[in-house]
Parts: sequence; structure tokens; C-alpha cells
Amino acid sequence: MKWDELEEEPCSLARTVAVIGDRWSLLILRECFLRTRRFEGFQSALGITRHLLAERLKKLVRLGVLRRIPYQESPKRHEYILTQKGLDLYPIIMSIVHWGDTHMVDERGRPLLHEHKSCGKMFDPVLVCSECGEPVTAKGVHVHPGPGKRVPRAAADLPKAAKTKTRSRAV
Amino acid sequence: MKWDELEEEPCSLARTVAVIGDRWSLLILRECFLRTRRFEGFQSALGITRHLLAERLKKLVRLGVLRRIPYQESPKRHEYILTQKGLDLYPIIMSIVHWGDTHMVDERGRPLLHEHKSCGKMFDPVLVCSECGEPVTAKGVHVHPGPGKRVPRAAADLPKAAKTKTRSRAV
DNA sequence: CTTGACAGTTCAATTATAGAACTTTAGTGG
DNA sequence: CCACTAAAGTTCTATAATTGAACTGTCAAG
Repeated sequence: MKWDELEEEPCSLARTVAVIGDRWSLLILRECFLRTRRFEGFQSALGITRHLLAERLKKLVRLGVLRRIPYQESPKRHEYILTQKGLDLYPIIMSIVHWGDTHMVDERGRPLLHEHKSCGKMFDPVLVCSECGEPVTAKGVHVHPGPGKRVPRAAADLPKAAKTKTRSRAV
Repeated sequence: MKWDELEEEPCSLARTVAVIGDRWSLLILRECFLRTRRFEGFQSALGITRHLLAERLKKLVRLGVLRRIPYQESPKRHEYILTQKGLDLYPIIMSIVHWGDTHMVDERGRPLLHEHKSCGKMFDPVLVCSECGEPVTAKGVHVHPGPGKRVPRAAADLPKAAKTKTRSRAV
């Protein structure tokens, strides 16, 4: 499967992985949330090669996650800022950071602590149900086919006999 | 930067990206949450090459995200199941799926809908503050250095004059 | 008129991934 | 006994992605 095919899959996870599922995109986006905006800033903060950084920034702009806006004329210079689509990635970033805080810290503890401005306390992010407000777990979720569901790649390609039975599943 | 170095970074996001930040790991984990457990199951559902699948499964086992347990003797066969560490990835997966549902769907709508068993309603996941229960946004969060904070790579490698000023930042 | 910053581009060398065939252990049907 | 199938990998070559380093173009300052 190529990256482009990934974008076409009838799966919201696969389509999002097509955007952020590589070694660098999430790190670049972390820097965006840390208020880095310029090429040199990303490059020196991350140690990414300039070649790849240019490529990834282009891709994120093409996908509508970043916007490239001029901040000076002569010589023309641009900076990269998060669009709303980009800002909406924050829950993903926070969930990732929280998992790292829980499972990947060394003896010395967390690299960063987060304060929720509106309540003033150090907090952890919790994923809850939009309807009842209770925390969401894998076992507590039942999945139904939606309008955008297609027969998955594997089942479509394989002979009829090989089709896997469908079942309610937790993603 | 190599994958191994990524694991060492004093950043919970980088360390988590070292685990799931490639083309396939998240898709394999999606299948795990969809109750796939066996080699052939992953392979036919994803279309990943067998070579890479074997490698990724090994990696996820080594990192403690999956456990490899025998389900029959002669011939010895094993299946892969999520550990608690793996189950804890669910908020990341759900956040990713939700972003895809919001920003990457075609005209036909979402591939899947999610029902929250305990309240019986179709829902979206919302990230809230563990302390006050209010939704978390990038702008509403203030970051403080934690005990595991080290001077970042870039600042440590560069001459003193080039050190970037520290600032409270939103990741 | 030389130096430096910024935002890239170019190119060779190294790694990773894709695609396909092959291996091992065992069960099944004839 | 023999061919065929299945699961779970392994091995191999070709192709694609990434790295590392140098190079380009525009302007400003000294």
C-alpha cells in the first residue's frame, strides 16, 4: 500500500495516518503547538534534514493542516501556522503525550506538566463521551457501519469464500 | 535522528512516536482493537507485507504493547493480544479516528459510528481536564517543565549564543 | 565587498519498504 | 503414501524514502 492509497481507505484512522503517520509530521506539529513558525526554527529544534522538512511542510500545507503566510517582502519569507484543521489535532497530540507520560517516562519523571488555565490545576487529559460525559474505554464502545462504509480492501480482493465475517468491533 | 534516539528524547511525544510513528503500527493496533489476533488475520486485513508485519509485531511485543501467547502446540502457533499498555492507546486511536471523521471524510460520510454502551448513544470523543471536567484546547493549556525535563537536543548541541529562549508552551 | 541569516534545493549514500517466492510443521482427502 | 492446504514466518531482490552534506539566491549590516 502506498501513502496515497492510504488516504482513500474507508477508514478514518487510515486517512489520518496518511497525514500524521510518519516519523516527522507529529514532531513538526508538536513544534507548531510550541509556537515555532519558521523553517529554521523547526530545523534547529528537531534536527530534521532540511530536505525532508521542506517536503513535510509542503505536504502539511497541501493537506490543509498548516497555512503558509508571508511575514516579510524582499526577501520573501513565509511562516507556517496551524489552520483550524491543524489546531483540531490537539487532542491527538495530548493523548500521545499522556500515553508517553504514563508508559515511557524514566526514573526522573515527566518532561512536562500541564496546567489547565481555566481551573488553574495540573491535569491529565481524559477522553469522555460527548453525550454522557463518562470516560470512554475500548470495551465500552460498540461500533456500527456508517454511511461512508465500504467493503474493506481485503474482502473486496479475495474470493467470495474467503470473505471474513463482519462483527461489531471497537474502533 | 534515528528511531532509537527518538526513544531517548526528553519528550513524551517523541517517545510515543518511536512506538507508533510509522506507516503500519497504528493500523496493526487498529486491527488489535478490532479483535484480530493472528498473523494471517493482520496480513489479509491490512495488505502489509509479511516481512514487515513480522518485524512490527516483534517490535510491539518488545515494547510491551502486545503479548505473544501460544494458542496451540504442534505446530506451535501464537497470537498477539493487547497488554494494558496497549489498551491504554485507545484514547489516541479514538482521537485519530475522530479527527479523520471530522476532516477527512468524503461526501458519503463516516465509515463507522460509535455507540457508548453505558449510555446507549452514538457519541464523539471529547478530551477533558481530569480536574475540572471541562474540554481541553491548545490555548487553554499552560506548560511547565517537569522533573524529567532536560535541556533539549538543539540547545545542548548548539553554541551558547544560539540557545533559544525558554517560554511556556502548549504541549 | 565580505559576511551572515533565512529558506530553501540538489545530489550521492544509506535504510526501509514492497513484492514475491520459499520454509517448516502438521492436518486432510484420496 | 502423496498431493494439497493452512499458519506463521524467513529470505531475496527491486524500488522508494531518508540522511548528510554541500550548494543557491536574496537581502541587510559592517
